Amino acid sequence: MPELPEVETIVRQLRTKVKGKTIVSAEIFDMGVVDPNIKAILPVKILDVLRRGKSIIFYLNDGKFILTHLRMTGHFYYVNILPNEEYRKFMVGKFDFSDGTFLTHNSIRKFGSMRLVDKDRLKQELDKLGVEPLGAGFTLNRFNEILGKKARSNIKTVLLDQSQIAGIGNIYAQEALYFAGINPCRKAGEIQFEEVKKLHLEVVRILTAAVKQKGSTVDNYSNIDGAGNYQKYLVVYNKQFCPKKHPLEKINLGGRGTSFCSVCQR
DNA sequence: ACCAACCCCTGGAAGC
DNA sequence: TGCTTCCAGGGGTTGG
Repeated sequence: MPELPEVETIVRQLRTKVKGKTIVSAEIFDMGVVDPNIKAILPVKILDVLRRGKSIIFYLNDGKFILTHLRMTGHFYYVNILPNEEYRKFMVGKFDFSDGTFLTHNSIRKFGSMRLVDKDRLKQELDKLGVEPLGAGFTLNRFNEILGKKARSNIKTVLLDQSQIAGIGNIYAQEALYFAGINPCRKAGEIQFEEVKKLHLEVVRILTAAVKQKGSTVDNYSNIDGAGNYQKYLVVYNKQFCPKKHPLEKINLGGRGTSFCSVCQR
């Protein structure tokens, strides 16, 4: 499932592949995922591709934007032939460029979205998102303020709250909490300042390292050019034992599976 | 105002 | 073996 490092990787690849290209035609196979209004504005040129949180934003030359979210199973493929039946099966949209290449959006669970929005709507949507964890705004003080504001929620749910911090998903939240030695069930307000410091550091360190490795490939995530490498460094997500060989606990927190080590995380 | 629960969807694993 | 049930999860929505 693409989180910040995976989405950042995809955006960088999209920028090298489709920036400056003109979409001349499109086929939409699932209107629940891909906004059919996109067809009405063609041909349109992609001026740039940017990321905000886990969202991908295509900047178009007509002043509009395609606001995209891949959710868990969304993929982009940039190709010049349609590979096979299995590939077509989950294709929700296909965008043809003037040079004969095309971009497809494939999604097994069809939870994602590509919506055509104007400038005001884009701003309105992006304003709902919290601070970028790899941006200059994510200072220790800012993080501490967020935890104070969400004092009664458990710490893991706060890390996943996109309106507070935009980009952390279930994998990296669990990893950061392990490395910071913090039990995911603890209330945000009860975390001591020294621990907040540690967690802040780990969030930034892990996300930065994961971006460098082009994200993690677990289940069916892949970036445009293939798999990421950060899964090699994951220590609790989907694991049975922590690095110190303690058996991990598996609980449900905020509707999400959560693995943690009751020995290493207090 | 805030938080928990539910829902969308499908494949794969687990259970009977 | 083959069916049914359950689980995975981001975020929007609903209900308490």
